[in-house]
Amino acid sequence: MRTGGYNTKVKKLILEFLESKKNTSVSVQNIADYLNNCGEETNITTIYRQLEKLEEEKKLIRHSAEDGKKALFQYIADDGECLKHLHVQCTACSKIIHLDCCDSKEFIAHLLEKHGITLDCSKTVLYGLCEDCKNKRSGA
Amino acid sequence: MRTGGYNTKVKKLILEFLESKKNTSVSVQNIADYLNNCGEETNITTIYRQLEKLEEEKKLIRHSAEDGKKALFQYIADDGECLKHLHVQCTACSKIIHLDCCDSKEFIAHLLEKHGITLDCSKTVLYGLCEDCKNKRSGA
DNA sequence: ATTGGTGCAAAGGTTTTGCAAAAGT
DNA sequence: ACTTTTGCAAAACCTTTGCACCAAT
Repeated sequence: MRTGGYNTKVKKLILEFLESKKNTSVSVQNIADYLNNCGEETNITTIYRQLEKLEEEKKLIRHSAEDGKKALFQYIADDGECLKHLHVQCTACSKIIHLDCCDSKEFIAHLLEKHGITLDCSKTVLYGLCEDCKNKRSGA
Repeated sequence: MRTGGYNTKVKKLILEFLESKKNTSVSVQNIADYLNNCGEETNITTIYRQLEKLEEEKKLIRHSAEDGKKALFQYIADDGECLKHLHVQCTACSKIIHLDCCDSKEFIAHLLEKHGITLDCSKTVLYGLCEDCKNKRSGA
Protein backbone atom coordinates (compact mmCIF):
# COMPACT_ATOMS: atom_id res chain seq x y z
CA MET A 1 0.00 0.00 0.00
CA ARG A 2 1.32 3.38 -0.99
CA THR A 3 1.40 6.09 1.57
CA GLY A 4 1.54 8.99 -0.81
CA GLY A 5 -2.06 8.98 -1.98
CA TYR A 6 -2.90 10.34 -5.40
CA ASN A 7 -0.60 12.62 -7.32
CA THR A 8 -2.59 15.74 -7.81
CA LYS A 9 -1.54 19.00 -9.38
CA VAL A 10 -1.99 20.85 -6.11
CA LYS A 11 0.20 18.46 -4.18
CA LYS A 12 2.96 18.66 -6.77
CA LEU A 13 2.89 22.44 -6.83
CA ILE A 14 2.94 22.79 -3.05
CA LEU A 15 5.95 20.51 -2.75
CA GLU A 16 7.67 22.32 -5.59
CA PHE A 17 7.11 25.62 -3.84
CA LEU A 18 8.31 24.37 -0.47
CA GLU A 19 11.39 22.88 -2.09
CA SER A 20 12.20 26.20 -3.73
CA LYS A 21 11.89 27.83 -0.30
CA LYS A 22 14.14 25.36 1.49
CA ASN A 23 15.80 28.09 3.48
CA THR A 24 12.76 29.82 4.80
CA SER A 25 9.41 28.84 6.15
CA VAL A 26 6.20 29.66 4.40
CA SER A 27 2.67 30.35 5.53
CA VAL A 28 -0.52 28.91 4.15
CA GLN A 29 -1.18 32.27 2.56
CA ASN A 30 2.23 32.26 0.88
CA ILE A 31 1.34 28.92 -0.68
CA ALA A 32 -2.07 30.15 -1.77
CA ASP A 33 -0.46 33.14 -3.45
CA TYR A 34 2.02 30.93 -5.26
CA LEU A 35 -0.69 28.62 -6.53
CA ASN A 36 -2.61 31.62 -7.70
CA ASN A 37 0.37 32.87 -9.63
CA CYS A 38 0.62 29.46 -11.24
CA GLY A 39 -2.93 29.88 -12.44
CA GLU A 40 -3.99 27.06 -10.16
CA GLU A 41 -6.50 28.85 -7.93
CA THR A 42 -6.94 26.60 -4.97
CA ASN A 43 -9.25 26.77 -2.03
CA ILE A 44 -7.42 27.39 1.20
CA THR A 45 -9.03 24.34 2.77
CA THR A 46 -7.34 22.15 0.22
CA ILE A 47 -3.98 23.62 1.09
CA TYR A 48 -4.52 22.92 4.77
CA ARG A 49 -5.40 19.33 3.98
CA GLN A 50 -2.42 18.79 1.72
CA LEU A 51 -0.10 20.24 4.31
CA GLU A 52 -1.53 17.87 6.87
CA LYS A 53 -0.68 14.94 4.63
CA LEU A 54 2.76 16.19 3.73
CA GLU A 55 3.49 16.56 7.42
CA GLU A 56 2.44 12.96 8.01
CA GLU A 57 4.69 11.86 5.18
CA LYS A 58 7.50 13.75 6.92
CA LYS A 59 8.16 15.90 3.89
CA LEU A 60 7.86 19.04 5.96
CA ILE A 61 7.71 20.27 9.49
CA ARG A 62 5.26 22.66 10.97
CA HIS A 63 6.10 25.35 13.42
CA SER A 64 4.45 28.52 14.47
CA ALA A 65 5.13 32.07 13.47
CA GLU A 66 6.88 34.29 15.97
CA ASP A 67 3.61 35.87 16.94
CA GLY A 68 2.23 32.41 17.61
CA LYS A 69 -0.84 33.11 15.57
CA LYS A 70 -0.37 31.01 12.53
CA ALA A 71 1.47 27.98 11.31
CA LEU A 72 4.57 28.03 9.16
CA PHE A 73 5.93 25.17 7.12
CA GLN A 74 9.46 24.18 6.30
CA TYR A 75 10.64 21.69 3.71
CA ILE A 76 12.66 18.78 5.02
CA ALA A 77 15.65 17.36 3.20
CA ASP A 78 14.88 14.00 1.62
CA ASP A 79 17.55 12.25 3.64
CA GLY A 80 15.83 13.23 6.88
CA GLU A 81 18.92 15.04 8.12
CA CYS A 82 16.77 18.01 9.05
CA LEU A 83 15.16 15.95 11.76
CA LYS A 84 18.53 15.41 13.42
CA HIS A 85 19.74 18.94 13.75
CA LEU A 86 18.37 22.25 14.97
CA HIS A 87 17.37 25.25 12.91
CA VAL A 88 17.69 28.93 13.55
CA GLN A 89 15.35 31.35 11.92
CA CYS A 90 16.42 34.94 11.53
CA THR A 91 13.89 37.24 13.12
CA ALA A 92 14.59 39.91 10.52
CA CYS A 93 14.87 38.13 7.16
CA SER A 94 13.21 34.81 8.07
CA LYS A 95 16.10 32.85 6.62
CA ILE A 96 16.58 29.40 8.11
CA ILE A 97 20.05 28.26 9.07
CA HIS A 98 20.70 24.56 9.46
CA LEU A 99 22.89 23.79 12.46
CA ASP A 100 24.44 20.59 11.27
CA CYS A 101 27.84 21.28 12.74
CA CYS A 102 29.50 19.25 15.47
CA ASP A 103 29.07 21.78 18.24
CA SER A 104 25.34 21.88 17.80
CA LYS A 105 25.11 18.11 17.86
CA GLU A 106 27.23 18.18 20.98
CA PHE A 107 24.72 20.55 22.52
CA ILE A 108 21.90 18.14 21.76
CA ALA A 109 23.97 15.34 23.30
CA HIS A 110 24.69 17.54 26.32
CA LEU A 111 20.99 18.11 26.89
CA LEU A 112 20.43 14.39 26.94
CA GLU A 113 23.40 13.47 29.11
CA LYS A 114 23.39 16.26 31.66
CA HIS A 115 19.74 17.21 31.70
CA GLY A 116 18.03 14.01 30.56
CA ILE A 117 16.22 15.92 27.84
CA THR A 118 15.47 14.28 24.52
CA LEU A 119 15.25 17.23 22.19
CA ASP A 120 12.68 17.21 19.41
CA CYS A 121 14.29 18.94 16.47
CA SER A 122 11.12 18.85 14.44
CA LYS A 123 9.31 20.98 16.98
CA THR A 124 12.10 23.36 17.89
CA VAL A 125 13.10 26.53 16.12
CA LEU A 126 15.69 28.89 17.53
CA TYR A 127 15.17 32.59 16.88
CA GLY A 128 17.85 35.17 16.49
CA LEU A 129 19.48 37.70 14.23
CA CYS A 130 21.67 36.37 11.44
CA GLU A 131 25.02 37.91 10.59
CA ASP A 132 23.85 39.72 7.48
CA CYS A 133 20.91 41.33 9.21
CA LYS A 134 23.00 42.33 12.19
CA ASN A 135 25.49 44.07 9.93
CA LYS A 136 22.73 45.85 8.07
CA ARG A 137 21.26 46.99 11.34
CA SER A 138 24.47 48.26 12.88
CA GLY A 139 25.35 49.93 9.61
CA ALA A 140 22.12 51.88 9.64
CA MET B 1 7.30 58.93 34.50
CA ARG B 2 6.39 55.54 35.80
CA THR B 3 6.23 52.67 33.40
CA GLY B 4 4.12 50.41 35.53
CA GLY B 5 0.77 52.13 35.11
CA TYR B 6 -1.89 51.75 37.76
CA ASN B 7 -1.87 48.97 40.28
CA THR B 8 -5.10 47.16 39.68
CA LYS B 9 -6.39 43.98 41.27
CA VAL B 10 -6.33 42.17 37.96
CA LYS B 11 -2.73 43.04 37.29
CA LYS B 12 -1.64 41.93 40.73
CA LEU B 13 -3.49 38.65 40.45
CA ILE B 14 -2.14 37.86 37.00
CA LEU B 15 1.43 38.44 38.12
CA GLU B 16 0.83 36.42 41.25
CA PHE B 17 -0.47 33.54 39.16
CA LEU B 18 2.39 33.67 36.68
CA GLU B 19 4.88 33.78 39.50
CA SER B 20 3.34 30.70 41.06
CA LYS B 21 3.68 28.97 37.68
CA LYS B 22 7.31 29.89 37.16
CA ASN B 23 8.14 26.48 35.77
CA THR B 24 5.42 26.18 33.20
CA SER B 25 3.77 28.40 30.71
CA VAL B 26 0.15 29.38 30.96
CA SER B 27 -2.52 30.28 28.46
CA VAL B 28 -4.91 33.18 28.56
CA GLN B 29 -7.64 30.74 29.46
CA ASN B 30 -5.59 29.39 32.38
CA ILE B 31 -5.34 32.91 33.70
CA ALA B 32 -9.05 33.54 33.23
CA ASP B 33 -9.84 30.37 35.17
CA TYR B 34 -7.56 31.39 37.98
CA LEU B 35 -9.10 34.83 38.24
CA ASN B 36 -12.50 33.24 38.30
CA ASN B 37 -11.48 31.01 41.18
CA CYS B 38 -10.30 34.09 43.02
CA GLY B 39 -13.78 35.51 42.65
CA GLU B 40 -12.41 38.19 40.34
CA GLU B 41 -14.34 37.47 37.15
CA THR B 42 -12.49 39.28 34.44
CA ASN B 43 -13.25 39.81 30.83
CA ILE B 44 -10.81 38.03 28.57
CA THR B 45 -10.06 41.26 26.73
CA THR B 46 -8.70 42.75 29.92
CA ILE B 47 -6.38 39.80 30.35
CA TYR B 48 -5.03 40.20 26.85
CA ARG B 49 -4.37 43.85 27.49
CA GLN B 50 -2.64 43.25 30.80
CA LEU B 51 -0.45 40.58 29.25
CA GLU B 52 0.54 42.98 26.53
CA LYS B 53 1.70 45.47 29.14
CA LEU B 54 3.47 42.91 31.27
CA GLU B 55 5.34 41.80 28.19
CA GLU B 56 6.43 45.35 27.49
CA GLU B 57 7.60 45.66 31.07
CA LYS B 58 9.63 42.47 30.46
CA LYS B 59 7.95 40.69 33.33
CA LEU B 60 7.05 37.77 31.08
CA ILE B 61 7.74 36.31 27.71
CA ARG B 62 5.29 35.11 25.16
CA HIS B 63 5.64 32.04 23.08
CA SER B 64 3.24 29.84 21.22
CA ALA B 65 1.62 26.58 22.13
CA GLU B 66 2.89 23.51 20.33
CA ASP B 67 -0.11 23.53 18.05
CA GLY B 68 0.72 27.13 17.16
CA LYS B 69 -2.86 28.19 17.73
CA LYS B 70 -2.57 30.20 20.85
CA ALA B 71 -0.08 32.15 22.89
CA LEU B 72 1.49 30.97 26.12
CA PHE B 73 3.12 33.13 28.74
CA GLN B 74 6.04 32.50 31.00
CA TYR B 75 7.11 34.47 34.04
CA ILE B 76 10.59 35.95 33.95
CA ALA B 77 12.86 36.03 36.96
CA ASP B 78 13.15 39.51 38.42
CA ASP B 79 16.89 39.62 37.86
CA GLY B 80 16.39 39.15 34.13
CA GLU B 81 18.48 36.00 34.11
CA CYS B 82 15.78 34.27 32.10
CA LEU B 83 16.55 36.53 29.18
CA LYS B 84 20.13 35.29 29.11
CA HIS B 85 19.58 31.56 28.94
CA LEU B 86 17.46 29.17 26.94
CA HIS B 87 14.44 27.22 28.10
CA VAL B 88 13.25 23.76 27.27
CA GLN B 89 9.61 22.89 27.58
CA CYS B 90 8.66 19.26 28.00
CA THR B 91 6.24 18.22 25.29
CA ALA B 92 4.53 15.83 27.69
CA CYS B 93 4.20 17.62 31.03
CA SER B 94 4.80 21.21 29.87
CA LYS B 95 7.41 21.76 32.55
CA ILE B 96 9.97 24.42 31.73
CA ILE B 97 13.64 23.72 32.37
CA HIS B 98 16.01 26.65 32.66
CA LEU B 99 19.31 26.00 30.89
CA ASP B 100 21.51 28.24 32.95
CA CYS B 101 24.48 25.89 32.90
CA CYS B 102 27.85 26.66 31.28
CA ASP B 103 27.44 24.33 28.34
CA SER B 104 24.27 26.01 27.23
CA LYS B 105 25.84 29.41 27.47
CA GLU B 106 28.76 28.06 25.47
CA PHE B 107 26.30 26.97 22.83
CA ILE B 108 24.88 30.47 22.63
CA ALA B 109 28.42 31.82 22.36
CA HIS B 110 29.20 29.24 19.68
CA LEU B 111 26.24 30.38 17.60
CA LEU B 112 27.54 33.92 17.73
CA GLU B 113 31.19 33.12 17.05
CA LYS B 114 30.93 30.42 14.44
CA HIS B 115 27.62 31.25 12.82
CA GLY B 116 27.28 34.97 13.49
CA ILE B 117 23.88 34.41 15.03
CA THR B 118 22.71 36.55 17.94
CA LEU B 119 20.24 34.29 19.64
CA ASP B 120 17.09 35.78 21.14
CA CYS B 121 16.36 33.82 24.29
CA SER B 122 13.07 35.58 24.85
CA LYS B 123 11.69 34.25 21.60
CA THR B 124 13.18 30.78 21.64
CA VAL B 125 11.79 27.71 23.33
CA LEU B 126 13.30 24.28 22.86
CA TYR B 127 10.92 21.34 22.84
CA GLY B 128 11.68 17.86 24.03
CA LEU B 129 10.88 15.13 26.49
CA CYS B 130 12.12 15.58 30.03
CA GLU B 131 13.72 12.79 31.99
CA ASP B 132 10.70 12.04 34.19
CA CYS B 133 8.33 11.80 31.26
CA LYS B 134 10.72 9.64 29.29
CA ASN B 135 10.98 7.20 32.17
CA LYS B 136 7.24 7.09 32.61
CA ARG B 137 6.83 6.45 28.92
CA SER B 138 9.41 3.67 28.67
CA GLY B 139 8.04 2.12 31.84
CA ALA B 140 4.56 1.93 30.33
C1' DA C 1 -15.58 1.02 -9.55
C1' DT C 2 -13.28 2.55 -5.79
C1' DT C 3 -10.67 5.55 -3.25
C1' DG C 4 -8.86 9.88 -2.42
C1' DG C 5 -9.03 15.00 -3.38
C1' DT C 6 -11.46 19.35 -3.92
C1' DG C 7 -14.63 23.43 -3.25
C1' DC C 8 -17.97 25.67 -0.74
C1' DA C 9 -20.27 27.24 3.18
C1' DA C 10 -20.46 27.24 7.87
C1' DA C 11 -18.54 27.01 12.35
C1' DG C 12 -14.80 26.93 15.89
C1' DG C 13 -11.22 29.12 18.46
C1' DT C 14 -8.06 32.87 19.59
C1' DT C 15 -7.03 37.59 19.46
C1' DT C 16 -7.99 42.62 18.45
C1' DT C 17 -10.56 47.00 18.28
C1' DG C 18 -13.81 50.94 19.44
C1' DC C 19 -16.38 53.11 22.64
C1' DA C 20 -18.48 54.31 26.99
C1' DA C 21 -18.24 53.47 31.92
C1' DA C 22 -15.46 52.64 36.04
C1' DA C 23 -11.35 52.81 38.86
C1' DG C 24 -6.63 54.41 40.17
C1' DT C 25 -3.55 58.31 40.83
C1' DA D 1 -9.22 66.34 37.40
C1' DC D 2 -6.67 63.36 34.76
C1' DT D 3 -5.11 59.10 33.04
C1' DT D 4 -5.42 54.31 32.87
C1' DT D 5 -8.07 50.22 32.99
C1' DT D 6 -12.21 47.65 32.23
C1' DG D 7 -16.39 45.41 30.00
C1' DC D 8 -19.08 44.67 26.20
C1' DA D 9 -20.08 43.83 21.54
C1' DA D 10 -18.41 43.27 17.23
C1' DA D 11 -15.00 42.07 14.06
C1' DA D 12 -10.74 39.96 12.30
C1' DC D 13 -8.02 36.16 11.59
C1' DC D 14 -6.53 31.38 11.17
C1' DT D 15 -8.05 26.80 11.05
C1' DT D 16 -11.33 22.83 10.92
C1' DT D 17 -15.47 20.22 9.54
C1' DG D 18 -19.39 18.27 6.74
C1' DC D 19 -21.11 17.33 2.52
C1' DA D 20 -21.64 16.92 -2.32
C1' DC D 21 -18.96 16.63 -6.40
C1' DC D 22 -14.84 15.68 -9.08
C1' DA D 23 -10.32 13.38 -10.19
C1' DA D 24 -6.92 9.70 -9.91
C1' DT D 25 -5.97 4.97 -9.63
